[in-house]
Amino acid sequence: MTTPPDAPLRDRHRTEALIRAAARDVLAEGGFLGFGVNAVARRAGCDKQLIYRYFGGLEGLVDAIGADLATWIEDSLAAESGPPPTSYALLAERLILGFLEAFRANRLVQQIALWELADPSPLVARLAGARSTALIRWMARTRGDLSPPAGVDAPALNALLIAALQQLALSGAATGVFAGLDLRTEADWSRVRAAATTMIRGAYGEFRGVKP
Amino acid sequence: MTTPPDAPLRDRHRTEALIRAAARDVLAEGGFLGFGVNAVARRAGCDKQLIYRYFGGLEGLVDAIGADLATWIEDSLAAESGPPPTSYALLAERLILGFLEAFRANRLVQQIALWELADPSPLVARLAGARSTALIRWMARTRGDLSPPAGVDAPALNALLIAALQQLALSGAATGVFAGLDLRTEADWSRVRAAATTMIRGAYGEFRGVKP
DNA sequence: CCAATTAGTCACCGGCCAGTGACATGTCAA
DNA sequence: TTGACATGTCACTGGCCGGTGACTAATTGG
Repeated sequence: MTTPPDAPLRDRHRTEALIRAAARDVLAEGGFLGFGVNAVARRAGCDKQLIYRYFGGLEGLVDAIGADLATWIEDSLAAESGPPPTSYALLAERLILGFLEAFRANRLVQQIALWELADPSPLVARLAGARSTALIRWMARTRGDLSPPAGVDAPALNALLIAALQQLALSGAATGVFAGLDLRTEADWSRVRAAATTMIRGAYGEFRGVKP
Repeated sequence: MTTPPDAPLRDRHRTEALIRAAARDVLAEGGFLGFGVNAVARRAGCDKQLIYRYFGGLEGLVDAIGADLATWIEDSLAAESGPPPTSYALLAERLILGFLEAFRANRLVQQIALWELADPSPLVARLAGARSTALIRWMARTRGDLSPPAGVDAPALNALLIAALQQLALSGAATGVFAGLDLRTEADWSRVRAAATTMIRGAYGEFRGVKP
C-alpha cells in the first residue's frame, strides 16, 4: 500500500474547506460555547496551527464562516416559488412563515443568533451582520410592488412577528417549551403558525388604528 | 482602632447574603459567561471556599438565586394597579405591555432567559423554572373572570406576543438593533408597543377566523 | 540530484477555571 | 483557662483554553 487511509492530505484547498466545514459543524451542533480553535481542529482532524496559518486565528475563521453563510442561505432558500401574492397581507404571511421554516431548519443560523445575543462582541457582530443581510436580501427578493396599507407601521409589525418566531424557534430548540406551548410537537407549531396568520391578517387585512 | 474597615465579618448569615447578592450581580451584569465560583467570590470579597461550604458549589448557589428570584419578582411587580380591565383585549394589553416593561427593566431575568437558551443544562433548567413560574403566577394574579373571545387560540396568541417582546428586549440589550428597529431609542420602543397593541386588538377585538 | 518552499505535526507556555486539603483565627461554652 | 467549633484564608492540583516556536516530511523548480 502506498497511502495509509488517514494520511495527511497535503492539499491546502481541501484542508481549508475541511476546516471551514468543521467550524460550521462545531458551531451548529455545539453552539458558541464549546466553539474554539481546539474543538474545530479536533473536528477537522488536523492541527490547530493550520487554523492560525490559513485563517489568522479564530477571527479569520469566523469571517470565513460568514462569507460562506451568505451563499449557503441563498442556495437553501432559492426554491421559493408559487403564485405571486395579490395583497400585502398575503405577501407578509408568506415571507414570515417562510422565515419560520428556514430559521427552524437551520441550526447554524440559530446558533449565530444566539451567540449574538449572549456575547455581543465586535467579532460575532460581523458574523451576525452577514446573517442579517443574507436574510434581508432574501426577503427583499420575494417582494413585488405591493405596499402595506396606509396608517400601519409595517416595519414594526413585521419585526414583532419575526422576533416572536425567532424566539419560539430558539426556545423550542433549547428547552422545547415556551409559555405553555410544547414546541416539540408539530401540533403546537401549527397553533403558532395559525396565531401568526391571525395576527398578520388582523394587522394588514384592514386598517386598525391604535387610540392612545 | 479595634476593627480594620475590611475585617472579615465572621457572620455566616451576612456572608451568605453577600454571596447571594454577588452572584445575582455577577450574573446580571456579566451574563452567564463569566459567571462562576471565582467571579462570585471575587465580587463578594471572600474566599470561594465559602461558596462550597455554604451552598455546596455552583449548583446550590444557583438554586439559592432561584429561591430569591421568586420573592424578588413578586416584590418588583407588586405595584400593579389601576382600574380593572373591562374586556379580555384590555386585560391582555395590560399584561403583555406590563411584561415588556418588567422584562426590559430586569437585567437578571434577561440573563437567565438567555442562559436557558444557550445552555439548556438541568442546572439552569431549575433556575429558569423559578423564573417561569414566578412570571406565570404574576400574570395569573392580575386576571379576573374575563375569558378570551370564542374561536381564538389565546394561549398561542399570548405566547407569540410574549416571545416577540422578550426577543426584542434581549436583542435591544445585546446589539440595540433588530430587523431595522433601533431599540436604543425610546421612539422605536413606542413603535413596538403600538404594534403589539395593534395586534392584540386585532386578534381579540373581534373574531377573525383563519381560513386554510 | 538538490535546495527552497509548502503542508502538517508536536511540544510547550501562560492563564483561567473548578475543586480540595491544610491552615489560621475568632467565639463560646465547660 | 482551655478545648471544641465555626469562620475565613491560603496554596495547591488538574484540566482545558488560546497561542507560538521548532520541528518533520512531501512537493516542486532549477
